[in-house]
Amino acid sequence: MQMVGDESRGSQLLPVLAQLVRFLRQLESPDNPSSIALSVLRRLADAGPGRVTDLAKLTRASQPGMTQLIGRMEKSGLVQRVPDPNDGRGVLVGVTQAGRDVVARTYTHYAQTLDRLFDRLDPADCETILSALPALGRLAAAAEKGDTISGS
Amino acid sequence: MQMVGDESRGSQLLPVLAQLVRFLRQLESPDNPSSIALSVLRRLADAGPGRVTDLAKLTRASQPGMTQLIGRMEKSGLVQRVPDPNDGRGVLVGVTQAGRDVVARTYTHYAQTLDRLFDRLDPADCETILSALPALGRLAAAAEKGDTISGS
DNA sequence: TATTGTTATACTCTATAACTATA
DNA sequence: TATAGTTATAGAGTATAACAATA
Repeated sequence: MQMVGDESRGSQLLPVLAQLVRFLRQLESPDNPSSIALSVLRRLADAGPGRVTDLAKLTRASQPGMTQLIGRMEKSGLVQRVPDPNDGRGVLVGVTQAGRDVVARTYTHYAQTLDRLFDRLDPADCETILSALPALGRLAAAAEKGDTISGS
Repeated sequence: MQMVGDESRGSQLLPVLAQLVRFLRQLESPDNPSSIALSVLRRLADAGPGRVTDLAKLTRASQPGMTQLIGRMEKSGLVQRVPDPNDGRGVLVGVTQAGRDVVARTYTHYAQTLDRLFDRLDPADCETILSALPALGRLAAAAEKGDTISGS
């Protein structure tokens, strides 16, 4: 079970995943937020205001990069910066209603697009995919946690 | 079966897919080629030399964008430009051995990373995912073909 | 001294518009 | 005139290094 050639599990999953990634990437177009921006907005909407450093860590972006992203998003009215009352050095970034709207709208758009794909698929395939989702979810969770990259 | 809320198939697939996308995106780091560059190299390696316009269409990039990508890749020695003997306006872009090496190396790296994920997963989940791959592949193929975006 | 956040600067990638050369 | 490709220019996004303010 140590093979790495064309038979390994990773080799089998890779092309499928790559194709899906390419598809999702297309959706990140004009006025849609970037995937990192969306991650940040969702985090803020779900867990409340957060610090720049935490948001940077969450998305594996650099701290200056996060500052700039927050700056752009603030200019667009998606988030707001408020001084942290407990720590004079920090700021708390919070999502605005406009930001929440963007998350909802984007999420709906993506989901609908995927729905349309399912509509065109063999019902048996749909069934197979849906029943594999929990397992795929755990694979994805392992990917997010494990840090296979820096952990080498 | 027309729901779009939190129950629709797309809504269920989306978060899992998003997480996997984020994971794969991390892999696209320092010296690794971008996903578009990789697509181009694979296409050239698989189907032989191609025109700039065709490569742009394939990857849904703009023509100037493809010109620039080809330029960067040519500078790096991954591809070569040759005038099209049949059409004085066109050029044929071909992959070099170095380009083929990059594809192989990148592919192996990604596959190994996925393999490591599988190693950490419950065997039953592995089994489930692998048996769902054909269906997922057809979903991905539908995504690539259908053009749900411009087709709206 | 360490930490939080920002500014300065530079580089990659991509896009639209305008241009050149061939068909 | 239409098409293939390039150049010009601009903008988003990201990174590292240097800095300011607070702890």
